[in-house]
Amino acid sequence: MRSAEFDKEQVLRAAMTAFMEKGYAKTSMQDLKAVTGLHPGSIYCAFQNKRGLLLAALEQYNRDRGNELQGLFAQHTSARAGLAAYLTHVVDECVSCDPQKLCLTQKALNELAEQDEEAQAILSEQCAMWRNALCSVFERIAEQGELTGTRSPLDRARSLIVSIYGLRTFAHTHPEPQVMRDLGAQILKDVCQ
Amino acid sequence: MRSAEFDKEQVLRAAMTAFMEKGYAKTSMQDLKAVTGLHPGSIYCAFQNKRGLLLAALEQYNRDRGNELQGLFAQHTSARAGLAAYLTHVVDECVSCDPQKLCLTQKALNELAEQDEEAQAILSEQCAMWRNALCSVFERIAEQGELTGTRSPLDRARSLIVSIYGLRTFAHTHPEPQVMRDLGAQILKDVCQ
DNA sequence: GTATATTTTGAACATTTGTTCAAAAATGAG
DNA sequence: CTCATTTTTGAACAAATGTTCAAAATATAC
Repeated sequence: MRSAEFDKEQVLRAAMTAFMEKGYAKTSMQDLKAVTGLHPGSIYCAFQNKRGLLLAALEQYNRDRGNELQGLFAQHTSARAGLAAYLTHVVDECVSCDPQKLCLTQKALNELAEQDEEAQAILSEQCAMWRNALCSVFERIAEQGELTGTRSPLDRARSLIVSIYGLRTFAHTHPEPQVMRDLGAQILKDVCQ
Repeated sequence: MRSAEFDKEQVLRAAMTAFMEKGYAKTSMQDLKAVTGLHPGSIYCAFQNKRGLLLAALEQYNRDRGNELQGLFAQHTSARAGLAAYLTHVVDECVSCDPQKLCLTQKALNELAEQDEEAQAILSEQCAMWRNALCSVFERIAEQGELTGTRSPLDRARSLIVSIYGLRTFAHTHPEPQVMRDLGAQILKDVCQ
């Protein structure tokens, strides 16, 4: 027997950022070799092929983001304050223009959704998990009496996801940071109304 | 002298759909040859290279979409009714799952924005044109007294763009058509409020 | 310590990639 | 018709692509 030398999470995070910066198609095995420090054979031994590495990276990214979101909301007793902080966080990521702060799920959704059924299934499920998490948040906000209107938490969660996807795409046109912040504030208003 | 044999618009529309379906990186010159009916040399003679063909296709797509939008709004004397029809149209495109009804601007923005400065400049300008067109729409809606609240037409236009970008990305997870329609209806409400 | 099993290494592979080019064809001007 | 110019053709190119493989290295089990 012999166990792998490399740290799988570390390798997947390196691959993640490569895929985020260049997209899946334009990220070459050379890039992946350089970024992960693994030789081609090791990558194929551990992940089958380039696509396997992507799928594994997608799962890792989803885990990381899930933990990040949970940690952020744990810091606030007011669920609505947590949501505000979350939206601010998303806007800050958009404004930073740091390719490492893009969303791999969204990037993959746009690049591969209509091309790769298996990737699409994974991404759809991840999106559903995200929606459920946000749905719980709106349920908590409702319990705390911070919600106007009659929309269901599920509807609100979906609207919020749509808005965040939209924000990230819109950010690629490099609008002024204040514009992005205003958009974020408006989304918060609309979705809690 | 000798003029080109092919119809430039027709070639660009063929290239457009190829780029929309597969993305820029994954669309090969072979694909483009097959779709446009042009031999490699002709493409290079007319558009410099693959990237030149993309940039030309982006411009053509923008012209086509601009005309489409103008035509749609011309059918309605009530600007708000026009906006409702427009949103319904966008949702229908999303629901159809037809790769030919994707938005090339959005696809390119997601794939190339952080990679190709020139493409990004073109796309940012096209996005600004779209924003201005929608801004005019909101001004007309305001004149017709169909707007609640105090938000400026420009802010509303930006929010609408964000929402439409988001809708198109969200659609890749294949939600039920009714969900998409509800999201569209909610966006219309929020943005006119 | 030896044997076994698995990973690592890195060169090599066949394809596919975007691009070029020279010859042939065809257009329009005079 | 003739000339000049430009496009079309399609084979060919070098470079880069994802992948494979056999040998070497090394960790674990006994």
